[in-house]
Amino acid sequence: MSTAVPDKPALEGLEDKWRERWETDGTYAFDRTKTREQIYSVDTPPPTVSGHLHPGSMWSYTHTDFMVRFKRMSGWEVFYPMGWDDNGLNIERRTQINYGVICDPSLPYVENFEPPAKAPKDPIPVSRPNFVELCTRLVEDFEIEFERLWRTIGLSVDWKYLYRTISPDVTRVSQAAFLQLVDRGDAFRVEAPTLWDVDFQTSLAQADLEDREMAGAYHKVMFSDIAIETTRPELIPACVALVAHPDDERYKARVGTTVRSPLFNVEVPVLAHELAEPDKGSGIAMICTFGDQTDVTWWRELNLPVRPIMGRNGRLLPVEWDDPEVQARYDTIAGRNAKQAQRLIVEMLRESGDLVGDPKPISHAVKFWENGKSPLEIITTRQWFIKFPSKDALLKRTGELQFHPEFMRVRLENWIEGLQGDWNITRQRFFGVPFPVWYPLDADRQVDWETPIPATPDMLPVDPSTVAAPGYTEDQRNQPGGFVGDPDVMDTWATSSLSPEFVSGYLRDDDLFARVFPMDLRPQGQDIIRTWLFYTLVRGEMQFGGLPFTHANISGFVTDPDRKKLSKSAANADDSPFGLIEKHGADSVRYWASGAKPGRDATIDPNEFKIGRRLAMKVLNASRFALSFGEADDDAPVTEPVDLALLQSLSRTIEEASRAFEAYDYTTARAATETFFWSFCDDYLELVKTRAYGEGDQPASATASARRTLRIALGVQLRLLAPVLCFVTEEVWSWFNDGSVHRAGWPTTAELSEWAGSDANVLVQAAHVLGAVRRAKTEAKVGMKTPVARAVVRGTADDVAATEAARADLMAAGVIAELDVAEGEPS
RNA sequence: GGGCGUAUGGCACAGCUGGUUAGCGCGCAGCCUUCACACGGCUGAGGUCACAGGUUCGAGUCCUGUUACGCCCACCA
Repeated sequence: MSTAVPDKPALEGLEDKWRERWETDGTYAFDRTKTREQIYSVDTPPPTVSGHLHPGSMWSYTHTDFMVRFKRMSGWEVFYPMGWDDNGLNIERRTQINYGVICDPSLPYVENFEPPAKAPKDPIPVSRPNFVELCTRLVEDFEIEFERLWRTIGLSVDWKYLYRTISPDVTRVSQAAFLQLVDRGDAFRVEAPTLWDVDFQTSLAQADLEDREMAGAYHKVMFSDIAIETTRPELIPACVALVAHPDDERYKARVGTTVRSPLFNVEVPVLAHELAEPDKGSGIAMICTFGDQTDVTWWRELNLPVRPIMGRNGRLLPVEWDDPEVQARYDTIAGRNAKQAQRLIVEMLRESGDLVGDPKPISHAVKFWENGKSPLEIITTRQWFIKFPSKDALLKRTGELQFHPEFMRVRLENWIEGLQGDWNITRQRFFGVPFPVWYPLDADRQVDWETPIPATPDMLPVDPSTVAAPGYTEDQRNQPGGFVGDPDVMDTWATSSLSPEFVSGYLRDDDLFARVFPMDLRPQGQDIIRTWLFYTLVRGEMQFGGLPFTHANISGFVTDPDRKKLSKSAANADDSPFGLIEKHGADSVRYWASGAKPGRDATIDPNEFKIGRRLAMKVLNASRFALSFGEADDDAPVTEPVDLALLQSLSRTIEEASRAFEAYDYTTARAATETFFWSFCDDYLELVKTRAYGEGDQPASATASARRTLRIALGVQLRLLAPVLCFVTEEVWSWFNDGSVHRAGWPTTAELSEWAGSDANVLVQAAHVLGAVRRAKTEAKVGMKTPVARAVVRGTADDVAATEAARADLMAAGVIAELDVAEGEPS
């Protein structure tokens, strides 16, 4: 055992040193010869590479690292990979903003295209391959930064297992799983009303939506003699029916008759449906194709025709009308966006007298894409859908999953219960996993959408826009009797929902897969319960009929000191992850992160960083001190009551910290260890330092007992703190141990069983007496080293016994000449 | 509209299945000073546990209701 304790230990430089050592030593390398029951596997969230990471990400990823380090030390072989989610709408959005470009697939590829240094105001149209190149360049820059941050904060990832969701391997798995679903009929392509973002010109899924409270207005409009109220009068030309509740006496007689729409003079039926709410507006609604989700329901259930007017770009389509007067009216709104069209229609309604009174301003929730800037439209398009398993099946799986904290479960349940329809996985975008299918063209070059040609397994991964369909040659592309490739890409979640499968080697490495799947832990943010967590359960259910992991650890979010939720853009330089680490140190930042239990929110609190740093410093100094008394004899018996009491108390701390960690409560585990550590420094070290020095007339055995106890206690405490303060504990560990503290065993009470049953009260009482002596000195305004001629202790028989047991240590620590101990009332 | 979470000294939090004077840290006040640590040590002063009822011998801890903040879900014409 080598002891190499520095004279002036410092935190500076320590983190870089150990980061490099861990890398060269392969400290966190995954040993894949271990079997499933020896392995603890983590389905790490691949962060979306669409911007800088913010402190909240660092915070929650660190939580996972706490658990991972605990499990690793507890004897599990930990499979802890990292990944980047580098496809998806957010990345395209960021690419458009960063480089000032927009993708126009009709353009030809430009060799060596270089975007201007400063993004121009009007985006530059670029070809699809150019656009994808820019997306790739963007994510590569961010990925370098991401990896650097994870290494800097000390995540104990095995970087050999790094994956990217656009990599060929992942693309292959994603495409293969998709084709399996197609085979089984669980993925299908249909033409249906779809949620549509008019700016990004893509369809979306239910999970991509968010509500925004918007100003709007009820417009009371006459359909023949019936008044309806609508917030979207511009959709009157798309009206296909009116609908009232079947029990509504006001309209009962009218059901089955027809009315004529104002301005456009279209005859539409009056119908009845349960979903019409009598107390909303005038109690009768116009059904348009399509104004909102309810329209879709009515349209489907009442078998109504489609009268589409909304174009994919959010502008009204040209429509042909029989009546030239109507045509003239419509032509004034054709080509306009919804807002402009509304203004024009309202004017016309006012002129024609079909508008009753003035519009009534209201505030109502409108659906948006969560990153979009215009309200969503519902447009009929042809899309690939995945058929969800039944809600019952999904709720059953949810019930089997262990949530940390438990109350997050209900969020997933709520979401499942509110599901509508199937999962649209098609995006009319460019940077993503392509659908591995083609469609035949007939002699007139008409696409036969109904009989897609799937890729054969050996073709995967494949891009149907550059590779010919099986059985065809490239020169048949777009030719009569030839083929076309599927033009769309998959929803990014359609790929990342398979993360537990592809990190585990599904369809790639059967041996690995057998060792790590199903996984143990899914850590993730609460904001992606409805997406990542939900979709992953869906895929696990469809692919394997079971859970892809057993535990879900859901983190809260980080607010800035003003209690506002942090956003990527709002973070200022000082509060950037790197800024925080540079300022306070990685261990301090980790300490801060350890202060919030799973699922709980936290604030960026400079105070917490400070405390973390103080603790790290204290670990350095106290350890140096504890090791400074000379070599300890590993066989020296622990004999002194104060030493035995310390080990007893330490044993309880091990129990408490272990129990907390097992329950995914790293916060309580750290707090228990921290409390013990400070009393170790303040009381125990003070009590035994004289004895440990070998000063005074103590027997050699008493000195040996102290020295040995110090080393035992230090070794245990370093290991208890290692998951949180991974750098400083490693440094101190190296002073008197070989190997990494992170590969040392998690401390157990069994290690201390030799001294089990000791009286911990001795130390409690000694600290109590020492406190009283200190108080007296403080009140006398003298230093702590001032000698005390005589100290009097009165208490119960137990107190007396405990005090006597610590007598020599107390007298030394308090510099007490005479210690009078007896039973009696404390004064 | 339905649901979840949180409300404890100036700040940030702990208080498990209810049990003597409600804990910790920061901040604050006072003291100590270099023989581990000034990126320090010691001591101390701070709380009617959001509000109103109830159960109980006894409630911060259980029940009911209310309020505030945060969040999730909802077919929001």
